[in-house]
Parts: sequence; structure tokens; C-alpha cells
Amino acid sequence: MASPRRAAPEARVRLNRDRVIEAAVKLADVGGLDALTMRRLGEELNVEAMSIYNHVANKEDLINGMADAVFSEIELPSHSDDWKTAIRKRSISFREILARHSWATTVRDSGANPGAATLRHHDRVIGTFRNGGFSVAMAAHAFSAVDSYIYGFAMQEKSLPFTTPEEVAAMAEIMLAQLPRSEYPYLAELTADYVLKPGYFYGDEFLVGLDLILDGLEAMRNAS
Amino acid sequence: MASPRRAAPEARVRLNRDRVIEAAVKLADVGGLDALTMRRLGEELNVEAMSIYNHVANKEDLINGMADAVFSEIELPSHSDDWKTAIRKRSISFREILARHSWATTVRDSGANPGAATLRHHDRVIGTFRNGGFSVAMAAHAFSAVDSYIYGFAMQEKSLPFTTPEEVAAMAEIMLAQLPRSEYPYLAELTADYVLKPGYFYGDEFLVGLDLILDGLEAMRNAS
DNA sequence: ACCTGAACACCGTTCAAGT
DNA sequence: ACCTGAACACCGTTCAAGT
Repeated sequence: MASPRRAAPEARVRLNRDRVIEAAVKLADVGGLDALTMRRLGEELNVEAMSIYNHVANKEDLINGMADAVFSEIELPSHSDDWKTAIRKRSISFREILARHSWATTVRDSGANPGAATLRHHDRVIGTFRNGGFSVAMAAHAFSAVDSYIYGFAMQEKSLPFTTPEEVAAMAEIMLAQLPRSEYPYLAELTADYVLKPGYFYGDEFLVGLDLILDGLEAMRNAS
Repeated sequence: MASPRRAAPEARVRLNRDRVIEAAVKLADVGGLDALTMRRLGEELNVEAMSIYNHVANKEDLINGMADAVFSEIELPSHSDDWKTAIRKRSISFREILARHSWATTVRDSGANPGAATLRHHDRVIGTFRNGGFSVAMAAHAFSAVDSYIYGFAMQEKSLPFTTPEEVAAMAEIMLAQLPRSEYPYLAELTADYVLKPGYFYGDEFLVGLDLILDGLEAMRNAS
């Protein structure tokens, strides 16, 4: 009876901001941002929805925290690689993370007050360009071009109505059958002669566009 | 008294799908997708919210219709231009439209059943590449790279916490003052030496990245 | 300091009822 | 054929009350 408080560990772990954010990310990963409601999140945490407000200001604050948590998962560009390799690796990692948390493609860590992981990530990317011989202006161009492409690609990928190659084939076949070929000849050709070919996977397009941009940036850097 | 029905034209115009979609786009343009509720849309149309369901299946169907309406605004690539000029013009138009309807950056015309304007637009873009000498596979690469970039850029632009140059300067100054320079040296440098320079406008970055991609596509086409 | 329960002002959508 | 009113099962968030 010396210390009954210690002797009876509660099943309920103490709540904190990180635990709230982690659970919210998990919910959104499974069911999208629509599935993330304060009440469902409370359930997941064995707590009433209203308790969450002790740890986040409101839902917007929560989502900002989630966006920063996603950024912290992205592989930072390595100091030991040359700029092109470093940016290529972190871009591939970035896309992977966005595919894993597809709700994050539409949620930007609010430009007004970005989180620490977001700031660190951006700083390291810009630093990689600068140390690779890019001027400040060219680093800004490069940063904008690469990240726009990654975000946009992740969004396109997310909006596809299929994921596995089998689903692609099935879906494309249906779409092709419904498509008025005389009205949309090029779309029909692309679907028949490219999308429906075995081995097609939209995700493979990512590297084509990424390398196009990286090669262009290299040429731009060398020209100056 | 011959035809009293004709003599008393109603103030209320008959509702139809196009009028519903048009009003919904207007609402979302002003207040974002959050401001678009069935009840507010009903108000705008001088009708009870429930009447809207006579013209759209549900909110998802409504938003799909809105996305297709946005696509119909984009300038189609011209047949009389060479592929590069044609794609460049329509890409600039695309970005302008997405900036005007910034809610549309996060809303893809559901991949499963795209609208007629979306299909026509895609067909024309792919056709422009094919007629410009691109193989089917290269046309797919080009389409993916360019449109990913445009979507991503529009999203970045939308998430910026400022729009006018004056706001940029004010906001950047505040952010720079708050930013721990020793922790984020490259971010601080970029802000001080680039963003805060007079004449800075993020939108100007668009053409830099676009031309990078178009030049890369041209090289790819010529190499094959 | 943190958690709860009830309440408020909203949502999208259904359904029977009106014209 | 189209529109309405009431209703249902939800939302995010507040606030006073509990421990």
C-alpha cells in the first residue's frame, strides 16, 4: 500500500499533441480527410472529442501539425551527394511519402506559419542548390519547379481511379469501350496502345518528368 | 386576357444543371470550397436547398460538374501553332484559369467519369503532341510532366499567404524577422536577397519551370 | 491541468407532401 | 416534373462543470 498510484497503471495513456497528430494522420491515411472528424479521432484516442481541444487549437491547427509531421518523414537531401543526386533522392522520397499520405497532396502546411520540419526541409533543399553552384535566383527557380512537379504528380496519381496494374487494365478497358473513338481519337489511341499495354504503371512516369526537370536545371546552371 | 400565363413572366427563372453549376462555381470562387453548401447555393438560386437535388445527383456530382466547367474555360491548343507554341499557350491559359478558380486545384474531375470538356481538352493536348512528332509513349510522358507541373504550381501559388507585391513584402519581412537565421540560413538568404527584392512576384516563376519542361521535351523528341 | 456532457449553429441528404 | 418542409444523422466548437 506504499504507493497505490504507481501500483495501478492506467490503461489510458496521457494525451499530448504528438499523440493526437499521429492518430489523426492514421485516420486520414485510411479514409481520407473526410474520415477525420474530431469525434472519430476522440474515439481512436479513447477520449471525448472535446478533450482534443486541450492539445490543438482547432481542426486547422491539427491539420497544420499533420502536414508538418508528413514533412518530417521526407528524406532530407544528403550533404555527401552532389546536388543532382541529393535532390533526386529526396524527390523520390517526397513522392513516396505523398503517395502514402495522399490526403496531404491537397493540404499545404499553411504558408503563414509553417512547422519546424517544413522549414528545415525547405532550408536543406535550398542549401543543396546553393552549394551545388546555383545562384539565389536559380535556387528559387529550381525549388519552385521541382516541388510544383512533385505536388502535381502526387495529385494526379491520387486522383486515378485505380492503383494496381490489374485495376488499370480493367478500368482502361471499360473506359475505352465507353469512349467515342471518333470524337476522342488521340485519347483512345493512348489508352489502347499505351495504358492497356502490359506493364503499364502511371507511377513510372514520375522519373521521366523529374529527370527532365533536373537535366534542364543542370543545363541552366552550367550556362551561367 | 388571352394568355395570362405569358403576361406574367415569373421572377424565378427555371432551374437547370448548368445554372446550378454556374452559381456553385461563383460561390466557390469567392469563399473557397468550404463556402459551398447546398443551403447557401439554394439561397443564391432563390430556391430551397433540396430543389438542387432535382438537377444534380449529390454534392460530388455537382463538384464534378464544376470541374468540367473549369476545363471548358481553358484555351485549347491551336491547330495552327507548332506543338511547342500551342502547348505553351494553353498551359499559360490553364494556370490562369486555375488561379481564377483556386478551389479547382484540389478537385480533380473524378478520374472515373470525366466530363465532356475534360475529355475534349485531354484529347486535343495529346493530339498536339502526336502531330508534333511525339510517339504515343512520349506523348504520355509529355502530358503527364506538363500537367503535373501546372497543377502543382497552381497549388503552391494558392497556398501562399499573400497575393499582391505589397503583401509579399510585408509578409516576408515579418517571416524573416521571426526566422532563426542560424537555424535556417538558406531560407533566410532566399527571403532577404530574392523574395524581398522589389519586383518579386511568385507567379513569374511559372514560365521558368514551364519552358524548362518544354525545352526538355523538345530535346527528347529530337533525340528519338 | 486536463477531461466531460450538454448545447449551439451548422452540415448533406431522405422522404412524403404539395403544385 | 419540379419544388418544399420536416426530419435524420451527422459536423466543429463553446462553455460550465467536474476531478
